[in-house]
Amino acid sequence: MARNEHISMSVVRRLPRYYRFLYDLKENGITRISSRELSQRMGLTASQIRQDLNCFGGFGQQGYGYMVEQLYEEIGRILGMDRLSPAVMLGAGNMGRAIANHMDFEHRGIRLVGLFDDSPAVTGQVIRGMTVQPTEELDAVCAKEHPTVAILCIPKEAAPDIVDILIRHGVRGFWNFSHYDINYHYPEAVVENVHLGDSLMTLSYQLKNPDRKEA
Amino acid sequence: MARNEHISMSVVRRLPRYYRFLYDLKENGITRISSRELSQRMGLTASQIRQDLNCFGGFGQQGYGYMVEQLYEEIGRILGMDRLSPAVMLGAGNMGRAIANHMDFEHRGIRLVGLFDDSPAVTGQVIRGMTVQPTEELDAVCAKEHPTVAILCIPKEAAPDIVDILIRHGVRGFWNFSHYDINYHYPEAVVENVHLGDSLMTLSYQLKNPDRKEA
DNA sequence: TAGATTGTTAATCGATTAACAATC
DNA sequence: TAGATTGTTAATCGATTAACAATC
Repeated sequence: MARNEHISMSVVRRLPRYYRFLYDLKENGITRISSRELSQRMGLTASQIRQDLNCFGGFGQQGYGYMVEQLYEEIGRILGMDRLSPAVMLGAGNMGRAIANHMDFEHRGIRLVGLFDDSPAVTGQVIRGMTVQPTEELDAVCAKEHPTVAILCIPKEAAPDIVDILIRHGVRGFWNFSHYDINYHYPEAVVENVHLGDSLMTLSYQLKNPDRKEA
Repeated sequence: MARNEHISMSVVRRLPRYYRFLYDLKENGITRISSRELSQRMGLTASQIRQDLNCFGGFGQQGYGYMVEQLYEEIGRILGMDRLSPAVMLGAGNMGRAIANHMDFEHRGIRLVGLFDDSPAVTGQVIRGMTVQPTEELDAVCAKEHPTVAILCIPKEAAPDIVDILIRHGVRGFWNFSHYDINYHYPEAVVENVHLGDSLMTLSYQLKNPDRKEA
């Protein structure tokens, strides 16, 4: 029931949040909800919620609201949580290991098929039942598993060569914790940059430049 | 030379990226740059760069461009990188440990003054020269160090109690890796939420819903 | 000076909010 | 039916881009 040709990224970035709130509602035994009630819980306007959902079709019922379970399932499908994309992780240092251990990949649309690292101190370690392999094995694993996603937890300097290999193996999506600008070099790639340092600096800014809102 | 009363978050969120690009330019011995040249490197419009920078004052020189080093310093000052905010980290599990090890806090405006965890398996561990303390010690450390920032790497369930303690001790900024909605309960708090799962789902969406841009 | 590039105003574009008719 | 709430169109708001006069 796709209504709009193009969904704006503003809308897309709100979907995972809807998905989380709906999950919680579901867990709390709430079976239906109005856009107004949901808007209050989420700190949005009811209008925005209705606009957002209507990008994908009419999931609600006039005079009644939305069925929580059904809406949760719909949004999951829209986000593609029902089909897992095979992914390789490059770099199993502090950050890579934390991500690999911490992230609930299977419920985020991802299936990890390989962990790689250059350092002999790290290769051979077992993380979540997977052995970290030396990066030389990347080619072979890609040829076998055909990953479409790569998770980059490597330093900026190591990224260009690795990304080049991955692109040639058909990887199209990058979850990028490195500071290498993938899209500059490969405009066709789909990239989600995670710049934790930027986020922390933004917090610092807000703290040190108090908005005189109530002036 | 603050021009605008209110700087929009759209602008603020671009500042750390400018800061990074300017740092790299500086490192590469480039001393001056025009908005056009910078726009090409960053994938923005020159117009936007000039608009952004002019929120804070005229840092450029007509007919000439911007001095890289000077602009870098200015943006650093705007972001508050020159004054470190004392911060405590709650939760030193996988994610907390990775963040603590990985993040260059001193260059992000933050000074870590304490690491806390509930689990006896974790307390006593030394991370970056700091010993992880049991959470019971939080009160004492807050009273002594007066942190203004907290980094939350704890599960959602543990967050309400911890946040309450922190708020009472005067913590105003939260770098929040948990899924607890701090602003809902404390609208006055400054919060940067890091929802890694949301980011990964957004990547998944983009991968599975290819934009027929060139249709 | 002439050429270049900023600072800044005006125009456009896109996202959010408001309003209300449709309808359950 | 009457009341409630959606789906959707219109109005508003804010952010980005374009244009150009100021000026180095």
